Amino acid sequence: MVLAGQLPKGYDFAEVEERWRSSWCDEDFYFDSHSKKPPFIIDTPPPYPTGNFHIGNALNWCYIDFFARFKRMCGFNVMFPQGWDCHGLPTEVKVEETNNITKNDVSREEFRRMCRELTIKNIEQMRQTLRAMAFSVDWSNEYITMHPDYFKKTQLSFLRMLQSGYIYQSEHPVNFCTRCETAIAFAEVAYDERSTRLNYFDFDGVEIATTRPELLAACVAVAVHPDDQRYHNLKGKTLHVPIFCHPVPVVRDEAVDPGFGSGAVMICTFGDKQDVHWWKQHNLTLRKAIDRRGRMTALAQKYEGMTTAECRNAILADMKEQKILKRQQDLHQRVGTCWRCKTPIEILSERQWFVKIKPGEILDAAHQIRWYPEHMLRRMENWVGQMEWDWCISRQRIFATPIPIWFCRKCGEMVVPDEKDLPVDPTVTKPNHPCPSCKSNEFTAEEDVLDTWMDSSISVLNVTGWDGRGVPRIFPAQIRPQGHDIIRTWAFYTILRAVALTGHRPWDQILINGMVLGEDGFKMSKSRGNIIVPEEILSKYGADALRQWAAAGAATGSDIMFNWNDVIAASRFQTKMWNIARFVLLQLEKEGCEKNIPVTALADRWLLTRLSDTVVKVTESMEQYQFDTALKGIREFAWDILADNYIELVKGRLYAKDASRKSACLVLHTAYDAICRMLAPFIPYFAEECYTYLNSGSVHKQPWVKFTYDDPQARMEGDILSEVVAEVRKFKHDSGLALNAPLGRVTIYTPNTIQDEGDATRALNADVRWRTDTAQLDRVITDIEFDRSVVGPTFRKQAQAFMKAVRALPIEQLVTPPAKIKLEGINVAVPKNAFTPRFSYLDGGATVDVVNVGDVIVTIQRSA
RNA sequence: GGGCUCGUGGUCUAGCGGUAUGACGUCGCCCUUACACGGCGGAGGUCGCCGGUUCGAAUCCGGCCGGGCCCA
Repeated sequence: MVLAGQLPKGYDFAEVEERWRSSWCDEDFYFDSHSKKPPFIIDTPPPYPTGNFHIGNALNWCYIDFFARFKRMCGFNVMFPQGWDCHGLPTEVKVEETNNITKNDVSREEFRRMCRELTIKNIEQMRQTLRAMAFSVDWSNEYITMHPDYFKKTQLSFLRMLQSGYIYQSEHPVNFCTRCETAIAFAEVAYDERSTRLNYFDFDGVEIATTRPELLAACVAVAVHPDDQRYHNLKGKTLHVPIFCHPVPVVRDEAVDPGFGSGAVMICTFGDKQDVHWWKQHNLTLRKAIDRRGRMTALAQKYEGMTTAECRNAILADMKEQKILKRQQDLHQRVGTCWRCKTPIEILSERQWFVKIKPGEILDAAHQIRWYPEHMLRRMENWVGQMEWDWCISRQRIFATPIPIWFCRKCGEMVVPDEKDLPVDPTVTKPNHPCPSCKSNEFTAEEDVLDTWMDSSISVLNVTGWDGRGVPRIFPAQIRPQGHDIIRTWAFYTILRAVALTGHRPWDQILINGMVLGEDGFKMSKSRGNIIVPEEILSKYGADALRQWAAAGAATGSDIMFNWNDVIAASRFQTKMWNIARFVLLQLEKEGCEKNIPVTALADRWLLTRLSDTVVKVTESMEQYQFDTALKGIREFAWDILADNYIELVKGRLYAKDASRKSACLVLHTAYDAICRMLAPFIPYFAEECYTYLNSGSVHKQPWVKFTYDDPQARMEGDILSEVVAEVRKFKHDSGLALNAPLGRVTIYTPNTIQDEGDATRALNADVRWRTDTAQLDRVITDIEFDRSVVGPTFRKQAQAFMKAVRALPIEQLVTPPAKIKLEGINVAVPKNAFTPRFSYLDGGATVDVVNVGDVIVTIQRSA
């Protein structure tokens, strides 16, 4: 046991954090599947293993850790799993870059091995940061989506949804990234501002405006608005596409904007989503002019093999030369791009695999989930409400979960593996039975792989132990914590999959965190140079300071600007709290602390009421995930109430050998213990360090504070005591006296009989007398304070008139209010506590100063 | 263009029907046996603008201006 006097003067976060990190055990945070405690399962977002755990992740994980630790202390059996969402393009690209190869230079299996290796390396780096930040992760429930034991569940979920009709394959227009050479889902389309040109030319004398002349070969119709007078005569006609000369019909559609361009648009397969719409609506033919690599097809005749950009330039040049192009106009537009590589997407018609979207059942489940903050549910509703196409889940990539399907070469039948054989890679193994339809043994493997969201959208099923047989015992999870940027993706897909596979909502609650903005208020980005990495904060101020920033930097759910000031303020709070700890421990050490004595002194009872209030407030805030309110409440209690008011008030008693010293010691012990427990979820290292000097055992194994103390009289009289002492200190300050200078005689006039055990006397270094009689002083009324929450509801429209009438009353009636007052000629009752006169006092003798503290009058006679 | 969200002292931030919270910065005083990484105090705001509802609006409603996010 270290003696308090030997504690280091300053708090050395680096030493403390390192020491505890190396002594805590992972086992302490394991979920106990045999426990009788109520479960609290967290569906932690599995990050993409980039190798860097960024500050946005840090904010998200801080929230998770705050409530994970809180719930454990409240007696829940908490599961805080950690997953890694491994598959995907960025890793493939990184592997190609670092090895200076393309995916086609090595075998599929070799390429996958390289990706797995890189991923494992990155995961290990990110684990280090997670541990440094003291996140109480359950490492026994870690999952890695690229591992066979995980992706076999992805494949199982695929087969189940195939059986139940949720998954189908068909040829349908899809968003396609020609750089990545793969289909992508709508959720993966980002939008970029670009400037382009609108080109005007004629189709048989009808002027058309388009931004994409390279799609001329894919033109299948011309559309005009049915009410457009200019094109009335075109009804039922056929026009010829310039350069390519193939005939296309004219269709009439309300969706055409007559004010845009020439009011006539060409429909191509496919320029944009609207084209798909029209193509379906009017039953048009399909002309594929662009291939998967973004090159022009044979349909483009002499332009075949060109990229779309080359083709556009070539066609425009030819049009100029042949005097087809009439004019060009600059245009700003937003183009859909691949969210991974920013390449503009093409819409291509492809045979792909799809998941059916049933908006109704997704919305039902979304409404059964409690959203924090509530308004984030609207984002889900909006997204679901405007879904038009099904979710394309097949990808033409390598590093991903294989689609477990073969096709019979003889009869074309789709062949699925037995569930017991999962996981399978159909390109490596064959089905272990012949084709069920024609008994052939010749198969073609499905080479497409699954979208990464197919892996990550079953995270909740994985952690709750789904095995394809019904609903897991601990399903649904209690909470999903995540950022608002992925509501339309991860949250959406997870709800869809949970409903499709179990028929239930995936979680009881969802907690949305905001985005972290740079110090300049903008989204952090390399180009802006405003990126702050967690490691920088960790090395300068430690994990606990960073965690406090996450808690108190903004209200839960709102975007949060990174701010060094908040980190510095957090670290100062730790210094302050450390000094409070040293002081308390020093006092407790002197004569020990007796736990079973009555707390009698007014200041002591007062502090316990304030502690009790704080516990209620902090507990409620934690339950509502309002971490800022909770942490601020603890800080305010520790710093303002305990240190600046209470300790200053009882210092004298603690230094003396007063009989009530023990009462103060017990109160200090109680408050210190409670503060450590309340701080434990927020700043685990600091709380643990402080707690071990007070009690044996880890603070993280203690129950949450349940302390209650009700004593309205102590609260009221203690408020008077602390306020009077504060006001007289201010008086000393204003009079140029040192705060501990002797003051002479202080007389306090208050109707309450206050026994303060001499605390005020010692705190003020004055001869303090409490009196219940009225001060014999000349007084004048300087103001009348109205309680508008009394006056307003009572008088409504007459409130102003009432206040005017009161101001006109003579002094004695202001002191003792009359029962009735005349308003507009009518006598009305004067409500209780409607107003209070504010006095100022004229000192009778030159030696007396007067201080007002609410209704309490304090006279000060400087030399006793 | 639509939906959601925000606009509070120099900066950031809480509050979201009863007259504005805290932090940082700034200025003054104080080295009082836990802490000068501290204490005490001061200055600084017509709570984006304009209307409305109300006895009373930063807070509710409508419009406008400006930022952010998501989406056409």
